[in-house]
Amino acid sequence: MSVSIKDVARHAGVSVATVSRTLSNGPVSEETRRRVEDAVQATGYRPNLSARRLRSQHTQTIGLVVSDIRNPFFTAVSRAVEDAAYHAGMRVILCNTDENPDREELYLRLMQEERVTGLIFAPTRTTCEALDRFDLDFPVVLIDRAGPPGLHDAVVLDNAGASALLIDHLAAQGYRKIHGLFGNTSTTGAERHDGYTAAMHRHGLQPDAVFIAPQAAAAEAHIAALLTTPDRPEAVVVSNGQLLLGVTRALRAAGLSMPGDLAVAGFDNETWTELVGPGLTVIEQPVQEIGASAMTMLFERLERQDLPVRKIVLSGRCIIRGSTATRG
Amino acid sequence: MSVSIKDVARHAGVSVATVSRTLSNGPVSEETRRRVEDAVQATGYRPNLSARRLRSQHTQTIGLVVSDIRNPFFTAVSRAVEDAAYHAGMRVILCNTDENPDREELYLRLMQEERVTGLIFAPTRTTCEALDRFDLDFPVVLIDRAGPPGLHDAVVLDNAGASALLIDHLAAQGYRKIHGLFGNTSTTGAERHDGYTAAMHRHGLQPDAVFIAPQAAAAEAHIAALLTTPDRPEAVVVSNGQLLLGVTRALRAAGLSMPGDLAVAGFDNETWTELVGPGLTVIEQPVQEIGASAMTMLFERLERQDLPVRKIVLSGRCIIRGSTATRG
DNA sequence: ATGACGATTGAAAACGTTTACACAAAAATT
DNA sequence: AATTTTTGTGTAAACGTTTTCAATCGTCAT
Repeated sequence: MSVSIKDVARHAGVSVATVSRTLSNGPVSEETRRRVEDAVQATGYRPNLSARRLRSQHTQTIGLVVSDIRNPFFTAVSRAVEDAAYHAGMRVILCNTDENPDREELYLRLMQEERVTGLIFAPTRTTCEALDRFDLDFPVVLIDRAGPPGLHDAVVLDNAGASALLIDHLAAQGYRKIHGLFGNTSTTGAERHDGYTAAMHRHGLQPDAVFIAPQAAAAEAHIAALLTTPDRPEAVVVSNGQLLLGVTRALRAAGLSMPGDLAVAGFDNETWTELVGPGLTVIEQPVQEIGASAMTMLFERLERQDLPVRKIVLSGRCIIRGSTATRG
Repeated sequence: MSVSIKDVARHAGVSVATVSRTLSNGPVSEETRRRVEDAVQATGYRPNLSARRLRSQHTQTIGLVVSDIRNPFFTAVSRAVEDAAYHAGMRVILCNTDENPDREELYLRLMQEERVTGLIFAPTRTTCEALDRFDLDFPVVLIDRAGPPGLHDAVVLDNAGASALLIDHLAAQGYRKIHGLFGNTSTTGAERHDGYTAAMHRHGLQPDAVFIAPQAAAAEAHIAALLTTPDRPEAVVVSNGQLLLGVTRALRAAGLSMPGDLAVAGFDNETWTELVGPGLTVIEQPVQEIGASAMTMLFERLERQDLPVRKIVLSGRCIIRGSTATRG
């Protein structure tokens, strides 16, 4: 079987306590420290983290529950979270919920069983509202989607503001009929929709938006249909990368071009948005910072349970590209 | 503090052993089973996985060590691995090495301390060769990059074969001067290079390849320089998605088009490859299957330690798009 | 009635750590 | 020199489970 701290102790001729102390930089004489370190080398000892966690009651583990790691937004956030975690000597347990409340519940329970130190969570609307039902005994930081205010720490984008940036830009470029396409499963879509509506009104324009499933295929079908209508919009704004993908595909399939046939702008500065057609005008989310802030927020909460509930709102950056060039 | 099995036992008026048996579907009377289940409900008990793992000596944990989760290839593979793992009641520990051997070593040690049940690993060339130095006491399945044959189970792409598909296609389209660009950190790049060279020879063509760091910027710089040389190649083949990205950027920056100025083909069917210019001809890797196979392979190995070492070689699919249209 | 047997149960010993406590020896203070 | 303090160490008790072992209680065949 695996070599334990006892074997090291025997090999070094000291007690297990001394070995433990040596490993945790406790008070030991220079002499024994060397003896123990030699013994560790000789035996190839590796501490057993399960035992350590059990005894110390510190799991040094943080949970990360997102909808789908394949979504580039969450990929980037995860990477930031993991970097911060490993840097702080913690592990990460990652779970994909696919926006399915049942799986969210399942994984929340798992987090309890793992006795995670803290949780970073991007919940669906459903679970978000019922989050206190679970009375979790570790702090939670919500990302991307915030729940009812004042209940949990959160790091989110200024969604309404970002939408406004896009509308302002489109309006300045001379577009009037701007269609909106928003995801219907998260609070994010709703907020971006609200920002869109407000900005449209501010410019004296008539909002015209729909909510659809946040998948490329849905957007593609929707846009394909839209393009055949008598008075098609001049521009379209969409609320995430998947929808943006659908729109791009629809235009391509129809052999139409941006911005001539339809101007396009949306959320998520994915790799490809700079490469397709004249380049897509998008909101770049500070993905790395979202992950990092969530972690520091979590750590601060762990240090001081009594901190007031905070919500960090980060701004998106509008990257202007050819897909919204002046209507000509 | 957290509620333990003792509390449940007290609440149900039975011994802890009985509670444990109830939870693991052991032999208990219908009567006590109900009593225990009620007690679990009432107390809100959740088993402590650290304790369970320590006592049972089964961590139900698999390690997944890849270079960077942000690489879409690994994102997809990870998702497949995680699905399989959670389906089998196991959790996953994910680590990003950034192709850095020091971090690989660090994480391999971590895996030992976690006492993982098994490991799925995409190693750099360096670590790959020195893998037995670590004498890990759990089975390892290599993915993407195979080590020296016969030492570890592995799931890889038929890299040489896939390269050949690309060259055959380009040759058939009339291209003669086909430049090759390959990543220099993994065995994958080397294998794809070998396939390229062999295929070129088979067609009576002169190979002309270089190895570079597998980052977009490197490829972009290289291609930018290449484009100014007196006799520039007619086509270029590159060994992964990052390089493909660099090539695309370089052409775009120079205002050149595919395939007119340069035909392009490469590995990894990332989202954007269908959308840029006339579409990029690429090798699609069976990403989902790579992850899934790795897991079943690992499970089979766990059941039978004495199984012969196996290497699953999957074929890539060549997706032909406009970037390699007939030279004309 | 007797013994054997199956079904349930509890007591207690692990699993590999950390840590409270006690204690000796050495060093520092009076 | 007598005391206090510091320093280093070992013993043993946790942490929350699972699992071995033995014990109890019916039931059933003899």
